[in-house]
Amino acid sequence: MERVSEELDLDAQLRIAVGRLNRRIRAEKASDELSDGQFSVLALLYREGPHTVGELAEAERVTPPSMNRRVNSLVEGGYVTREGSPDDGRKVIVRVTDAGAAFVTETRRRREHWLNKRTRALTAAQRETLRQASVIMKELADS
Amino acid sequence: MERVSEELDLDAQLRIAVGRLNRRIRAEKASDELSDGQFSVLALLYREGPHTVGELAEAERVTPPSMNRRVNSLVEGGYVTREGSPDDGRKVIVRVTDAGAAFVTETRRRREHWLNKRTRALTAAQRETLRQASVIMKELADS
DNA sequence: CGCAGGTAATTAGCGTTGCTAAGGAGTAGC
DNA sequence: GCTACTCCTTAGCAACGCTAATTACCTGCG
Repeated sequence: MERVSEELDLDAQLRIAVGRLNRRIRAEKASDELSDGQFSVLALLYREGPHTVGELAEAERVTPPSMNRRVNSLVEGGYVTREGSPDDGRKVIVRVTDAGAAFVTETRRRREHWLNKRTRALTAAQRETLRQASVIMKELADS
Repeated sequence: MERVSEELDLDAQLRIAVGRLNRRIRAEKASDELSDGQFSVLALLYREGPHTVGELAEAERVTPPSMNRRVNSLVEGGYVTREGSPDDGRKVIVRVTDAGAAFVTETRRRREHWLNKRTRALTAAQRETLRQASVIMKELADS
């Protein structure tokens, strides 16, 4: 692993690191009530307010049927509601319920997660690197 | 996004960034012949030589049955071979074939991948940040 | 008006990949 | 040589993504 950190391997390194860390985060999540994708949708709705199914699909970069399934699960769990759009009957607006909002805040509060614990053990400089990298990675993902 | 990059949110930011980038990388992969996980195993075998199924499972952090399935796919595709261990009949040694090795090098060569293109467009400082972050993220994942 | 064509959501059905549980073959120790 | 353990494999299940097809609705043009 010594000479591997050459310029040319940034690609491979980043890909592997992102893949592993992502899997590890998923494996260590605190609550089993919602999947990663479901919680992601719930958090988005909580953060940015009601959205249509199509908007959610686009935001999460999944197809409408996939998003529809996620929304179904959330509705069944009582985390969100579906309501028809007043001005366009084709559209369906998804809105967080009080229970859903509570779940988001509650989940955040009890996040003595694996990741949290680990990042706390890092140096300030390492955390800063990760923070900057997060911004760059998001830009990469959204570009 | 201004005040969001506070200490407390590193967690959430990193998690989201890793999730999104991981999905995006997977979506944009060049070759459809092998899945991400299958290629990961193939590359490991190419890089580090023959391993048993159990070793591969541990290295990739999946269960033995899951690894067994990956190996099956690779054997069917002619990328690797299965052979009994000479000294322990229970073990099965997985070894890259010439075709498998060629696929790894060929895949690397034709990697004008999405990620590669994007990272090339970054500044040197940004690449350096990502490189350092990759190391830290791997440590996090492996800890 | 009324129908043709487009858009949004949904349903149906498939493939991949992970897991747990259980089975089969081989090894090791008493 | 029998018991217990290890390693791989098979069987069956669940999650989640996708494409294709269906339903409901809107829009515009004859």
